[in-house]
Order: sequence, then structure tokens, then C-alpha cells
Amino acid sequence: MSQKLFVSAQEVAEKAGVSRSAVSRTFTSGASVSPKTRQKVLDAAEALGYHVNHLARGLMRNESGIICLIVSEIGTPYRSALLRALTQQLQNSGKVAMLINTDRSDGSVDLALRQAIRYRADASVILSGLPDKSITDLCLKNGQRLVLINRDDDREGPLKINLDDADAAARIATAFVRAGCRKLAFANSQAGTPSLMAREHGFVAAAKALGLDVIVERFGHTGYESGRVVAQQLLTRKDRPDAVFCATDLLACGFMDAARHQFSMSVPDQICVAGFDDIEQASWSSYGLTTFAQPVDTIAREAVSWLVAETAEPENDTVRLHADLVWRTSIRGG
Amino acid sequence: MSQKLFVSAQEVAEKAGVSRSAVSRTFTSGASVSPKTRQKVLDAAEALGYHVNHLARGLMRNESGIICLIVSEIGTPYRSALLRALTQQLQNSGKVAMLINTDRSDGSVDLALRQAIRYRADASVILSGLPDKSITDLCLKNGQRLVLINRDDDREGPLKINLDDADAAARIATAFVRAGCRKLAFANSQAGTPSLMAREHGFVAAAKALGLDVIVERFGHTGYESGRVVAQQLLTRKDRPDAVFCATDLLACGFMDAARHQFSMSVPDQICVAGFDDIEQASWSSYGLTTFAQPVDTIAREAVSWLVAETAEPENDTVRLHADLVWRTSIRGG
DNA sequence: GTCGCCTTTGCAAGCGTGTGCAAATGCTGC
DNA sequence: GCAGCATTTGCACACGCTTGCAAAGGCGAC
Repeated sequence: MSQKLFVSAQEVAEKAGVSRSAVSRTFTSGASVSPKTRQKVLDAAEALGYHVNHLARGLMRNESGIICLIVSEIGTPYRSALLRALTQQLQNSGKVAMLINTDRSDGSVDLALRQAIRYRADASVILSGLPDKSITDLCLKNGQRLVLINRDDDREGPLKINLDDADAAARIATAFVRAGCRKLAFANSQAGTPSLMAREHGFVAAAKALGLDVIVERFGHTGYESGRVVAQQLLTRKDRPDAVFCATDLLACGFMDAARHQFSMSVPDQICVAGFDDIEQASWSSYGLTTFAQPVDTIAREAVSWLVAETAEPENDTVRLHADLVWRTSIRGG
Repeated sequence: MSQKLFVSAQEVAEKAGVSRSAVSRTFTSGASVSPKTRQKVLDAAEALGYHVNHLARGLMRNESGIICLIVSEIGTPYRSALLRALTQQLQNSGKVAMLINTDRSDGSVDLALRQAIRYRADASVILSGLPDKSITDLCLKNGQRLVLINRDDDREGPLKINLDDADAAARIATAFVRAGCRKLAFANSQAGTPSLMAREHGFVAAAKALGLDVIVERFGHTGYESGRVVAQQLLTRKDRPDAVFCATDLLACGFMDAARHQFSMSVPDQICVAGFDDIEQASWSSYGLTTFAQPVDTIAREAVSWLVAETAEPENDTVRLHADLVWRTSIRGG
């Protein structure tokens, strides 16, 4: 362990026989340096192992280059897929991602977010289901740009990226009816996340337009286990449904497993199932789940390109993306 | 958008009627401030919405408080679970996580890592399967502490956290034999990750000790699809195995699905299957996979507690954790 | 050679913070 | 009131970098 850890621009300057400013300008894009000195600096920097100190640069420029990702349920297939896409896009744009985990609800979220503010993050991307207003407020008040993914927020300023949840729900209702289903159900969690509620309301409305009622069942968090519980509740009814639209794929997987293994039902012969997200497991042959694909790469691209733009135009601060229906084998016909 | 974004300690000092040092000391643990001025400062800071600038603090202290997480395949169940645990532990310790995605192998990894060095990250945690030496070298050369999870590296300095892979492999070999299996196989990816190879070699050695040979099949990346391909290769052999130990749960899921749906085989009656990681899907009732649990929370706790310790003792720089066998229904008996 | 112009260079101020040092303050015991 | 001591406070420098400004340098035209 040497005490003197990092080399400074000063040392590079001395080695290259130029001034400290020249070193700084060499590593600042758009600065005026002659090719000759530039090369001398680069050589010296390479030899000494110099890296520009972004803490100091951020201090001067009042712009840290840090983007803060605020995520809950990181271990979940959909969230982690989105996280992967976002980090990749950010790296491509020369930004760096700071990750805030909001699973614990005991105020550690607030703490973590303050932490990010202390690092003067340029922007925050919220892909957490939590509808906690205080989080977004804190970001905006500290001059950060803000991207909200799959959330409902009518404030000016942040970029809002949403899917056509209600339209997708209508499409799947039609598909169910076309498959001959008459008793529709919707499986949801109790989370109350805006996008999940949009799917629910869209489905109910579309069914009503087709002259059908919908049994709505909600339980717990948005996970596999909740899907099993909802199946328990729906499949023990006298008027058992013959088609279920699940708010997420995880719910759908739990539902299908319970239907098949606990109630010995055949999917799709006795009951049709659809999900949302198109997580990897939906394509596994044990499920073959018909579902809507979240365009995670497009979402990430939209988010990052808006973040790195110099000017945020307030007029187009909403992006509405289309969720493609991925047809597999959990609905009859097709 | 106001031009003057953040309040500085100077402004807080003026509002509180004290010197700027007093403000600084108020937010520095272990500094000497009288309770009276301390309270004045806190009040003024609260009123003005002051947050200590960690860029500046890091510059002074030569210690940024940033921990860099270097991860590949973030979207994978096991990796994202570990990521979740790590971020949570880091936040509990007042550190902040910077996320580096190493999926792209086109040098963007190197770029991203340099990025982290520029931010003077105090330490890096590598949970990437990539055995790329240059990454670890770069971290160490720049004075970062380093934690390697499930990797094989005999260098001095970094903390190495490993599981008892070989021992686990031996235990599962015994379980297979006890279930009456005689033709053992091992399914692996071609990744060549040290921990995966340890499982393979441990399994082969244990089988040999029991007087049995092992058919080893390797294919592609460590994912579901590879499991299907390996099943294709193993189950079309004349000497079809009656027990398969898969290097990861994802491989096992793919293998089971192919065995059941493509080869119409019954698990565990015709073939026993075991995996490794205990991802969430292993417990889903379509799989009921008997597998070894990666103690992600313990791993994260060990990593973070070593990182935040003042002194790194070089004598105990290796942590070997036990992988519990989680018994489900993919092996007969039990 | 001299002038004018454009590019390159160095100087120095400043970003917001931590901290050693010395001065100031408060407190105790006489 | 005063000496003696512990605690608190402010000053000023340092951290590594960017950047405005003015001086220096290069170059072609006369």
C-alpha cells in the first residue's frame, strides 16, 4: 500500500514539461491545445497512469455525470432486465449509474436518496413501483432531471415513459372472447401501482364493451406466490372463470402452476391465461405464456437520450410506447 | 429552473451566524462543536435545504464513499438477487453503489471501469463471471479494495468469498446414488467460470470415489437455453443418464423442461435432476428443483463488513461459505 | 522588418469542503 | 478576581480540477 495513491494533473504537467492547464485542456473536449503538446501530455499521462478526478471536475463544472437509478425489487425478472438495459445505455453515453435500492420502507429510502443528492447526481430515474411523492419532490427540488417509468404523475418537468396499458388490456380481452371464453377474470396485486391499475381498468372497460363482466381479485405483492393465492381464490368459486388476465407475468406463472398442479386444470383447454412484461420465464416451455412485451431496450434508450440532451423541452415530456402481444400457448387458437 | 442550484456551507454559516468551519464540523462525525452552535447550524441547514457536497468532501478526504459493483448478466435471477442484497447492505453502511455492467465485451467494460476509477471509488466488488485479469489489476493498481465473489484468484489483497462447491458436488453425488441412480451426468456451460468448474470437478471426483463415471456435457452460456441443448445432447445417447447435476439452476430448468416436454420423461421417476443457486424459480411448482442455496445475504454481509473495516488483515482474506442443500422433488426419496 | 490576426499557453482565481493551529471562550477551584 | 485548564471557534491552507484573461507565439501580407 503506497501512501500516494493517485497521480494529479500537476505531476503529469511536470513530466510532460507543460503547464497544468495544458493537461486539463487535453482531457477537456473542445478545449484549445496544439496537437504537439496534446501528445506530450497523453504520453506522460499514460506512463504515470493518470485518471482525471471526476470528483474535482464535478465540483468545478457543477455537473457530476452521475445518474441515480431508484429501484425496488431488484431481484425481479422484469426490474433486473430494465436495470440491465439502463446501465448499458448510460455507459454508452459516458454516464455512470448510482444504484438506490428502495425495498426497505423504513426511511432508508429517504436516506439513500439524500445520499445521491449529496453526490450531486445530475438526474434520477425512478423505476420503483412505490408511489411515494416525497421522493420525486426531493429530486426536483434539488435541480435534478427526473425520468418516471410506468408511473402516473402529472407534474411538469419530469419525463414520463408509459405503455399503452389500457389498449393492451383491450386487445387481450378481444383475444379471450375470440378463443370462446365467457367468464373473464383479472388477477392483480394490492400494490396499486398506476400501470397495474391501468391494465385492470382497461380490461374491465373493454370487457364491459364486449358485454362481459370481470371478476377482479387482488392479493399481496406482485409476485409468484400472490398468483397462487389468487388462483386459490378464483378457482374455488362456483362461477369459475375460463380466462384470466394477470397484471404481471410473475402473477401469471403462479396462477398457472396452481391451476395445473393444485387444481389439475389444463391451460389453455380449461382456462386461458395471459400476462404482462414478457419476462424470460414466460417463454419457458413449462409456461408458454401469452403476454405483452415491455420494450425495455426502447424504454432505456428513450430515458437516456432525454437525460443527456442539453435542453429538456417541456412540450414533449411524455413518451407512450406500444406493448407488443407475444402469442404463445396459454390461450386457445391463434 | 433557478441558476443557483445548491446551497453551500458558506450560506448556512451566514444564516446561522457562525463560521463556515462550524458548519463543516457539525456534519463531520467526531468533530468538536458545542451543542448550541450545532443546533443553530442544523436549523439553518434544514431551512435552506443544505446537503453536504460529497464530491468536495471526497476530494478533501481522499475517500469518496463510493463502492463500485462490477456485474455481468444483471437480468439473471441469481445475479440480481445478489445485487439486491449488496445494495441493501451498502446502504445500511452509509456507502453508495456505483453499478458497472460488463455484458458487452467490446472494451466498454474497460471504459466503464476507468469511469469508476475517475470517481475514485473506494472499492470494487466483482460478481462477474468474466475471468478478465486486466479488470482486477486495474482496480488494485489504483488503490481500491477488491472483493471477488465466486472467483478463483490467488493474489494477495482482495477478499475472496467462495462456496464449498466441491463438497456440495460430493453431497449431491451421494444423494443420487442413494436414490438408486447409476448413470451420472454433469451439465455445464462453456463459460469456464471457476466456481462452475469446481462443481464439475468435485462431482466427477466424488462419483469416481463411489465407483461411477460421469458424462460431462458443456454448451454455450449459463442459461435456460443451454440447459435445453445439453438435454438434447444427453438424452439422445444410447447410454442415457438417470441423474444430472446441472451447474446452475437456469441450466437445470432448461434441462427439466426439455426432458419432460420434448422427451416425455418423468422427473424424478426416470431421471433425477439437481441444480445450484436456489433461484426463485427453483421453488416454483413446475420445477420443485432440489438445489444448493447460495447464501446471498451472508455473502453481501461478509463483503460489506470487510469493505467498511478500517484495516484489511491480509491473513484472513478468504471466506468459505456453506451451500445448504434444499431438498425438493426432483430427486427420488428424501 | 513590421503589422495584424489567430492560435496556443500560462497565470491565477475559484468550486465546496476538511482540518491543523492558535486564539478565544467557558469553567473550576482557590 | 485570577490562575489553570479543557473546550470551542475562526482563520487559512489544501484537495485536484476548470476556465477567463492576458501575454506569448506563429504566420502571412505588406
